[in-house]
Amino acid sequence: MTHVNQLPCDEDGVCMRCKATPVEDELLTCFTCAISWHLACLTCPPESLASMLRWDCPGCTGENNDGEMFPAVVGGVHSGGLVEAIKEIESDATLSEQDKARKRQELLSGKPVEADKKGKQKVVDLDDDQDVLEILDDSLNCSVCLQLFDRPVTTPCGHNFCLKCFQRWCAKGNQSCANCRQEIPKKMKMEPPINSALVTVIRMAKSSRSTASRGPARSFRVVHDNNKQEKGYTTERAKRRRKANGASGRIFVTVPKGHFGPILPENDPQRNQGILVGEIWEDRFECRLWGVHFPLVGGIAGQNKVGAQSVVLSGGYQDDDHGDWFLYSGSSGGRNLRGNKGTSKKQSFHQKFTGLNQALRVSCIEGYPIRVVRSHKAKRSCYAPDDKGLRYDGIYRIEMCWRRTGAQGFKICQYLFVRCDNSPAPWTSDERGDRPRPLPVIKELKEAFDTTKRKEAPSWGFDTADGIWKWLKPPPDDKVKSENSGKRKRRAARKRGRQTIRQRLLREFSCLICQQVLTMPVTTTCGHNFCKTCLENTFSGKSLITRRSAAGRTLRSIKNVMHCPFCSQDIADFLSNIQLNREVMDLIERLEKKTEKNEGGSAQQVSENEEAENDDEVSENEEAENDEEESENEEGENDEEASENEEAENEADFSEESENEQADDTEEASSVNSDFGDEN
DNA sequence: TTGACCTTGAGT
DNA sequence: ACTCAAGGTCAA
Repeated sequence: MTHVNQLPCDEDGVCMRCKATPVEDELLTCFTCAISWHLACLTCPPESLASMLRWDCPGCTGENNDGEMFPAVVGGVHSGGLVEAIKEIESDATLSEQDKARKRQELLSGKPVEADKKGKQKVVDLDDDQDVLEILDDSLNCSVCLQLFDRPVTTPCGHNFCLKCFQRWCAKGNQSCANCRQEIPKKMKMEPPINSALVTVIRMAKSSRSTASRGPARSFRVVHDNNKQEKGYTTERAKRRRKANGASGRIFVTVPKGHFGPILPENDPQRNQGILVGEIWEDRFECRLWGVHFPLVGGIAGQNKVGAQSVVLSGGYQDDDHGDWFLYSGSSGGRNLRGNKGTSKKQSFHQKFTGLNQALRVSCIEGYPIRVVRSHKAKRSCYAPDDKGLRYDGIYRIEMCWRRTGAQGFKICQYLFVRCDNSPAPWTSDERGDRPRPLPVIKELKEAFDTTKRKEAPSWGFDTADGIWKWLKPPPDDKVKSENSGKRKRRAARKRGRQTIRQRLLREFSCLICQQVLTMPVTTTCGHNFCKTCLENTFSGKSLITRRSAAGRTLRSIKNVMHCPFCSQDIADFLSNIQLNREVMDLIERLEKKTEKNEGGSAQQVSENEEAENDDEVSENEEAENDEEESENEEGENDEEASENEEAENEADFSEESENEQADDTEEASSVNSDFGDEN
């Protein structure tokens, strides 16, 4: 096996292996030496959250033992006996956690930790954090495997398990909770939702472990939709609607939506191979899972000001496909999805270079690489996959684009795609990838207008010296977000840095309705946490069932759909028998008790006030004095949350037309918790 | 093979 | 808040 030496990030945060600058979410910090590593570039990334907690880098574990040490990163930690020294500190039973932390700091910084006021405060905070971590260690263990929760799921009876433990338990044919033997609903068994609040809390805990000795808060890779399951899935509702579309599950690769070009091994921590030409996926859901083409329906992925990242050839339009090059038609004016006979499959508008069509034009002008996927549906093309599914065919570049009048008399935008990938195309027996080729002769060009050609050198091109296609100019910024999002992120990071772990943890345990720390927490079957009373109030006066009668006869009652205030899933069954999540409740209690205890002491009075959970106003005011920007941000955040909440509440509104389902078990539905008013 | 019938997510 | 989208499935 060829040994590829693993490398951490340098002082500027640039990964020395892939030369990318990972965002903080993609970094993993070594427990021993506190050096940051690009998660995606690790050959053996930690497998579980629990193992991440105490992750030691290859340098500290001796994995990189080929004698070649890293260049002087963070003072050449790995080159001396520093690692040994740190380990010695860790194993010294006579030292308190506080002393250990101070000694670690001294070792790493090479100078004694200052004993001034500020320094003291820091050490005290550190101690505080350690206590919090001990609480977490006690409270966040799965009762099956006794380890820290890995992808925690919460049963309706309020017990928490690792996803895998839960699934294994169910796979054994168990119908009831491993803790209390209460029956687990079928849906929960089929689609156990991850309790993302718990996930975040655990992630914070593990990040605080490694940052306890180095100051600024760092978090690990946050997959924003990590509360979805690994496999793509379709919501129950969508299934009822003939799998109209549905959700797609989490994304396996670590590329953002705005990522241009091939998906490389470092972006594929699951398999460490990247997306290979010729890979086939069952459907668009799966194609999205692997980050190749994000939209579930649209054929073009892109943004009008940034460019287009990928396209799907699906036979929806009449394309001229020659494998290594093809003509692609722009979007808009195509069929509409409402199933209207008149509009389906017929173009009804002139296409313009706006929206996604403009995105393609930007990619043409800039010479960006575009990922191309062919669907089996493109039956007119002999290059489409024979059987089923969608196939990744590699990187293409748009050499030129134009408009012309299409067959139906409407103007269409057209694009000439030419392949420029380092791997051979699936249909060729060539052993090597593409070489620059002359532009094909296109007869459509005779009637073309608004023709656009690239004037400057392309961003993605062929390097004759290396004999490969590569970025000749730096790729566009990956972050397809508003311009001030970076600013926002930095502000948020600064703010996070000022909060103690306990404060941040408690914040994560906030009710999605009242935004306060959960009191009497309950976790819905969709994995969202609320105060029991908040949830009950939301549905007060709403009846769980509707009694029906016709012509004086009483008919079967209908069970009403009760939407989760956060995600609008039906939680009627859960509401009929709400159970507390006692583990979370205990944890919150312990964290809060600690607050009281600390506030009793004099040294931390001020900082504790600042952190008082239920008292955002106080902290906001304080911040307003010091940092106007910050408080502005705070307000903005709150606004957002508030509006989200409002939205959610609207969804939970029960109108006449709200979906009704036949009650499978009217008896059960009738034995409604009396908290929910009368049944009309 | 085709039409009807839908959800969700992303861009603006 | 609104619109759009090169999808998926069942029934005919």
